[in-house]
Amino acid sequence: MTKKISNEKPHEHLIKDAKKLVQAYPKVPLTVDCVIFGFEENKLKVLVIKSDLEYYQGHYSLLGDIVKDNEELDQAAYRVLKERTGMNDVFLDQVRAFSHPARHPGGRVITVAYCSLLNINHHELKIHDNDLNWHTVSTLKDMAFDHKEIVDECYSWLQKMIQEHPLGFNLLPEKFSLRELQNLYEAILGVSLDRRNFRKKFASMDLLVDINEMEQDVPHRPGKLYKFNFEKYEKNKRKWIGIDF
Amino acid sequence: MTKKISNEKPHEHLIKDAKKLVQAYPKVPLTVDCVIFGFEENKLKVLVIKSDLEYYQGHYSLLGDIVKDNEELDQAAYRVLKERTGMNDVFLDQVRAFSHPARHPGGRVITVAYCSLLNINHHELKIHDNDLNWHTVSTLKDMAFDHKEIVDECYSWLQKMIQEHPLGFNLLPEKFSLRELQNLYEAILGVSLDRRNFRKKFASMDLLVDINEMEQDVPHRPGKLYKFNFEKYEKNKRKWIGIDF
DNA sequence: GCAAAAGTGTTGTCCTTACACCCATGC
DNA sequence: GCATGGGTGTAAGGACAACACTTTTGC
Repeated sequence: MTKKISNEKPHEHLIKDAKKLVQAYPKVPLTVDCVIFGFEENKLKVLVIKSDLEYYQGHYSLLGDIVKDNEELDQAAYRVLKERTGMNDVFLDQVRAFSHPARHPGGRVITVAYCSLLNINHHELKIHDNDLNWHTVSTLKDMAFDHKEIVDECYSWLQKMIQEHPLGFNLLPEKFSLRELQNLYEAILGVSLDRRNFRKKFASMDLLVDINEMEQDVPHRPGKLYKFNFEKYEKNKRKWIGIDF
Repeated sequence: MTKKISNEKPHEHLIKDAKKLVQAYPKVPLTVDCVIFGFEENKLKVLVIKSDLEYYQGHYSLLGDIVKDNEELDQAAYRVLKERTGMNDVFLDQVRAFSHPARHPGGRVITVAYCSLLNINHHELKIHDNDLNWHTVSTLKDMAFDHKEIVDECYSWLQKMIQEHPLGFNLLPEKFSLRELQNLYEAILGVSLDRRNFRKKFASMDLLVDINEMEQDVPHRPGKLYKFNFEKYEKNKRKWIGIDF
């Protein structure tokens, strides 16, 4: 756009044929890659699949796909998520584009990374081909392409995000105990938090609904279960300041 | 990537020819657009240029260009910045990609927005063709393409960014008074701040160097001039928590 | 009764906010 | 001397961090 700056008078050679202009543009293959975080066994996990490129045989890669003609990037990311996990209508956010010319062994491919959080137990993986599985984030290595870099960046993004917005709830079951919530924050942020202060913090935010149920089948005193008050959060989103620890 | 999930045994049809695979991918034209913010007359401004598309005759657009073959997105953005302002080695950050299929009248073009802050007086615009000029952000309208949306998003990004990192300094001359600094923050955040508290805040951050000079030619008591301590900031970047008002 | 985690309050410290007066300079 | 902004301190309130004991349940 506005590509050539003339050194003559302005408005003398406006481009009339926008289509022709665009057709002359160089084109690049474009993909989306989804970094889908989950939480299980007190560990942050990410959905990975064995690469189907011989070049990366045995290495894990992210779930990704080509962006189709006339498909929005967001759409493409939602499509990948739906196709691979059966889930729609979840949180999904663009993180950034990765464009290193040599990031794909088959030639230049630019990818846009998307981040998503979901509850592992809420959706069983239907397809296990290519070893699709939840991999602990902290032990990931040797990924295909630049996918490790993408995961790292998305992880940083997630750490920042859950302190500014209560997105962590997307990783938990509908009903959860305060301990589960705290475990989640501790695992993602890599810190340990004072239990009493943690509970006070969330109590004062007034985003938890006490549903008058207790944990079942735990080998210790059961805790109360809560739901997240999505409605209230949506209402006050604009005024939202953040969660500090 | 990892496009097709087979429903047969894994590892049976790994893709051998990565190049062929990529060549079969659909391709899209890709551009970068730079949202270059400046600060002048106590107003936040953005660098715009008249669109050279007849379709958008008279409308302003951002500075943008095609991403060249084998050019990284960051590189492309730096190139645009250099070509249009003569400036290199300034702060520049990717904000996000915009991909609406109808965002360009000539067909599908995906663009990646970059944000940059620079000191208006430090670099005179060398080329004034197509009415290249600094436009007050608050009075922008009727921009070409989806550029208004891009500017809006970058403005939000900037508001957030200058509260987390002392990037505002990039908008000021090397030497500046505390009042100038405060004006900058007030203009960008759209709030008014208590002068004493503002000064205390920055004093406690210890990022300003008193250079023992005073303002000249001001119609009132001159204030002290400061420089920003870039070195110190870079050192402590990792521990950086933020600037809250 | 023992292990394991749930649940609960107080205090000190620090940070943030609100607020008013005198000072230096240009005109 | 008057207008304009520069420069400074303090007190109150709110948020955060540190900290220990009792309760409930499963085994």
